[in-house]
Amino acid sequence: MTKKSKEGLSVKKEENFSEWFSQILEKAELIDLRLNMKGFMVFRPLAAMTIENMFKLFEEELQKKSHKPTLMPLVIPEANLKQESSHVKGFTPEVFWLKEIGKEKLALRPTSETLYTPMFKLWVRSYRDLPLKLYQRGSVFRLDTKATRPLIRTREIIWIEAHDAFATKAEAEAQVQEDINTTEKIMHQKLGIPFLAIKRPQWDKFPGAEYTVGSDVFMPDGKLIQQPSTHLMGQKFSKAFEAKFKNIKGKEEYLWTTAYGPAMSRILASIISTHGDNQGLIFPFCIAPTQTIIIPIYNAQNKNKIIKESNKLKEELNSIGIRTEIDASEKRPGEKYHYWELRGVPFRIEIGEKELKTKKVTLSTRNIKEKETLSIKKISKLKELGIKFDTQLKEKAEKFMKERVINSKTKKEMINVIKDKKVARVNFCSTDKQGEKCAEIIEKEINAEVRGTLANKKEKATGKCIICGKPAKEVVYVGKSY
RNA sequence: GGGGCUGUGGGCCAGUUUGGUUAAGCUUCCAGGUUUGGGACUUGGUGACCCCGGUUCAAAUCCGGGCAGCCCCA
Repeated sequence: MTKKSKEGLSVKKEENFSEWFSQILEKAELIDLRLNMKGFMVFRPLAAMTIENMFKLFEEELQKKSHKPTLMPLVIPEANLKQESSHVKGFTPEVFWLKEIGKEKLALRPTSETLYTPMFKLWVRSYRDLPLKLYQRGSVFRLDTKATRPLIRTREIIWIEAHDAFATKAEAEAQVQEDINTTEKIMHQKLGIPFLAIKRPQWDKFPGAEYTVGSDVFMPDGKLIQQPSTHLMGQKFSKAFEAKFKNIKGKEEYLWTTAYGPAMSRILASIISTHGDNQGLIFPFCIAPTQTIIIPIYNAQNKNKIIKESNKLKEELNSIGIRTEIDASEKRPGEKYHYWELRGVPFRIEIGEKELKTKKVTLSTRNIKEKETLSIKKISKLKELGIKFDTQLKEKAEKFMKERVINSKTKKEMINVIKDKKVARVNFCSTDKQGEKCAEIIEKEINAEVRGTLANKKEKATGKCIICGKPAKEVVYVGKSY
C-alpha cells in the first residue's frame, strides 16, 4: 500500500513542508518553473483549470454584490502612477518599467488604482452615478526584492482587483466589510480555507490606503500567509486625481474609494497546502477540474463491454453537472489510482466485471481510505457527497486553525507560542504610530510580526501592553509570516 | 539586506578533489511482446554537461561574470 513510489511524493508534508510543496507542484503537473525567470511560472492545465474555476466563484459572488467587469490596460503611464505620494513611495521600487514611448515611460501595472481613479473622474458626475463598483481579472507585476517562491511570492500576480467608488465614508467602510464577507463566502465556505480577518497596523497598510484588512491563513508550517486584502483608500486617490461628484445639494465632493484583491495563484497555494496530504493534492469538489475519475478494470475479453459501460456512466455524470473523466489507458489499475490521487480528484469510481454483475460501482473518496459501493441507479448521490466532501475539508482546516491561536499573557509565553509555530493573541499598546516601536522589538527579538487586530469583531483589550507595559488599547495577533 | 550551497538526457543523480578513451546508473518517453481489482515484466531504441568569457595541447571538471534554484541569518 505505501510502497515507495517512483513518481509520487518522496517526503511527508508534516516532516518537510517546503520540499513537499515543491514536489507536489512539479509531480502533480500543476506548474513548471523551467522557463527560469525568477518570480514567474508556467501554469499547466491542472492549475489553469483550477484557477479558472476559482475565478468563476469569485466573479459570480462579486457580480451578485453589484460589481461589473472591466478590462484595464496592462500598462500605466508614469505620470498616473506618481499621482498619489504614498502610493509612489510604496510601489515605484517594485515597478517593471517599459522603455520610454514618446515622452512617457510606461509601467507594467503593479496594481490599478491609478487606472481606475482617473476613469472614475470621467464616469462619475453626480451622486446618482454612485456607488460605482468595478473589477477586473488579470495580472499585475511587482519586482519583489525578497526571495520569490512559486505561487506564494511571485512577480506576476494573477488576481481579481475590485475598485469601488462611493459618496460617503460610511458606504466605503461598509464595502470593506462586504469584501471580508466575499472572502468568507468563497475562500472559507467554498474552498475550505478559514482565515483571520485582520486590520493591519498603520505601519503595515497598503501604500496610499487609510487602512488595510488582510486575511491571514495558516500554512502547515505554522506561518501565516496573507490572502485577499481589502483597503479603504478614503479620499486619497480621488484627491490626487481630482475625482469629484456633485452631492444631493449640488456641492462637489471627493469620491470615497476602496480596493479588494483576491489573488488566485496565492489562494491556490493555500488550497494545495491546507488540503493536500502525503498522497498528493486534494482539491475541493467545487473547483476540482476533474471531480470524478472512472477507472475501468478489464482484461482482453471484457474490455469493450466495460469501456462501454464506463462511457455510459460518464455521460450520465456529465449530464448532471459532475466533471467526469475516464482513464482508459493501458496502465494497470493500481498505477491509475496513484496517478489520480496525486492530482487531487475527489472521487474515483471503479467499474469491472464485479460491478457489472451487481449494478453497483466501487466508490473511493480521496480523503478517506475505505472504499464503498454505490448503486448505479443512485449515482446522482455523488452531488451530495461532493458537498459533504468539501465540508469535511473545511472542518479539518478550521480545527487546524483553532488549535493554532493561543492567548499569551506574558512576553515569555508569547515567545514559546511562536517557537511552537503558532500565533499569539496578546494585549498590545497600539496599532497606531505609537505602537510601532513595540512591534519592532517583537520583530527583532522574536522574528515575528504584529499582524494587527480582528477586523470583523471588536475585541476588548485588558491590562498592559505585552512589551512596553503601557495600558493596552488593542488585542493583536502575532506570528511568523510568508 | 547579509552569508552559504548547487546547476549533467523529461525527472533523480554518478563523474569534478587530481582536466585526458565512447559521460555511468535508475526512472520517464518511443516501438514490440506478455499483462491488467493498489505503482507489472521483458526486448530494443531516443535523449544531457545552464549561458558568456578566460586558462590550457586538452574543460562537465579550474578561474571570472551572468542567469536560475535551494538553505541559513537579519
